Amino acid sequence: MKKKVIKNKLVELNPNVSVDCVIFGFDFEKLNVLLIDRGTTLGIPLALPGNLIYNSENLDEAASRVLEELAGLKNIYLEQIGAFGDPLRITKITDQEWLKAMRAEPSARVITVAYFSLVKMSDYVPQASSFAKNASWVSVQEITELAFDHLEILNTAKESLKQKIKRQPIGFNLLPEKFTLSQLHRLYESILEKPLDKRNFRRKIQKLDIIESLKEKQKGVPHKPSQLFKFNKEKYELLTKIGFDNFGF
Amino acid sequence: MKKKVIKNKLVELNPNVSVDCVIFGFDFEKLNVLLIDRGTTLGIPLALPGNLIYNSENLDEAASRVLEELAGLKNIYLEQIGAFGDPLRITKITDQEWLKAMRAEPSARVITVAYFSLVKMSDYVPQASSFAKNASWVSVQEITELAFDHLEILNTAKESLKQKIKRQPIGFNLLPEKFTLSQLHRLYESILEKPLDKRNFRRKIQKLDIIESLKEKQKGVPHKPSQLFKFNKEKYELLTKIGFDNFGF
DNA sequence: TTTACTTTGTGTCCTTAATACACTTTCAAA
DNA sequence: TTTGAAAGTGTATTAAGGACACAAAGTAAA
Repeated sequence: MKKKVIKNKLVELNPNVSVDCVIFGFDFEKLNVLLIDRGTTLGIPLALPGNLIYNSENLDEAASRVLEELAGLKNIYLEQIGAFGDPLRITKITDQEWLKAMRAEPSARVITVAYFSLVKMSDYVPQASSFAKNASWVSVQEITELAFDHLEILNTAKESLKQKIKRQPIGFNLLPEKFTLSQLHRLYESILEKPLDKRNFRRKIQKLDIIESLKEKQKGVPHKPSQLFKFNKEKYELLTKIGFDNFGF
Repeated sequence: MKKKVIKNKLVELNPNVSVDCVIFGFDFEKLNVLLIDRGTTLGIPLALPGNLIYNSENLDEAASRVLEELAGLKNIYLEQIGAFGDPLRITKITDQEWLKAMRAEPSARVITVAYFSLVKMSDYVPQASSFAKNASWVSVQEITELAFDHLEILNTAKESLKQKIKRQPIGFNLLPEKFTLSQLHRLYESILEKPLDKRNFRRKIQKLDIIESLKEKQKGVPHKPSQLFKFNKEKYELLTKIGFDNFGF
């Protein structure tokens, strides 16, 4: 079993359990996912960032660590979407070769615990990052193949996000502090993968009473400038305590 | 690593991954969960049925196997609710002792994948079963302590069931073929842990158009006999294809 | 056989939420 | 000054949710 010393503490990798993260980002047009390019040669499918867990950490901690190690992201919205572990999930030859190169026990049966996370895309610009230069944002719609069973995980993550956004305003994690209603509107349409009526959308969001308009407008746009808004965390937390089920989309 | 031969095939237990099942049953009054009594002496907390997985099976198969081995239940509604794996979850002394007695590697870090399942209580009568004589139904409301982190798992399962029943009529798995609207009504109230108006409940259920009234009534009851109904699977599956989100409770 | 008891089964009104839909305003750039 | 492009706004209709009370049908006991 591979051992490693971190901060003067002996920690042990668990060869049977990994975490994988579906990291969503929104570029004001569409949803994107941060993927890892594992190879130099062409045609090797991209992979979700992930790794084996240490025996000393819990699953959420492992996911946070992976987020930080592979993308330099800290304090990010994270949500478990479930465990995946078909013993036959390692069928692609490129995946087997990659495991041989990377893992101490490449043939071990691994089950993976999947998470999705939501980040502001501006927080992670791959080119400028010193971490994982081999990571990049890919439009969700364009993904047709991934390593291992990562496509299945991605699809589960998308579905999970769809359900979750109907009940909690977690979408704000994908937007900068200041945003316009149109951006929020496009975000919801991207996640739910269906058009939403502009006026009805605005009415619903405003009724929730969790955004505040700033005394500030967009500048330099070649059209009517939009009012800027910010998310009101206090009102949201109050709402959450009372309990709300129906976000109504 | 413990090895075992089943059907002429060498299979290997994975010391790091287990499955645990929250098996729900409904006695026409309240929700119950099937729990395992692990000890002869008093005061040892009950546990969810569960066990380590074999490397040759996937997670759903492992859960089905546990259901069959520990309760003799086959072809049961099963749904994964997530992975649990705090390294500190084995803190109770009774749990540590039990592991020493039961496991080849009692101190291994184990993460467990939890499932909930729905069964007709009549399908499993603990006293009459040759399996697991130490299993019994316990009212969900009365459970205040469980082994390991099983209480946390139970609470997650309850929440998961609450959410799920709002979107899909999975409750029918808890009822016999023929049932009355009052029984269905009490089932929903038990799961959602809140009273539902009788007339509004009936209206909603009837509008869904997934139950059919049988030409048969309750007999021998000391009050007005109730109409019996059955679930219409075809209509449900049609509905599911079209996609329905809102079960409206 | 009458009465008491228990649960079933039913309809309406009111309020709230969902949906469909089109034109004017404001800015930058040409 | 004109053009292009997105922002911002209101109403009417339909569907769903929630509150509410009493007669009917059976058994059991007097």
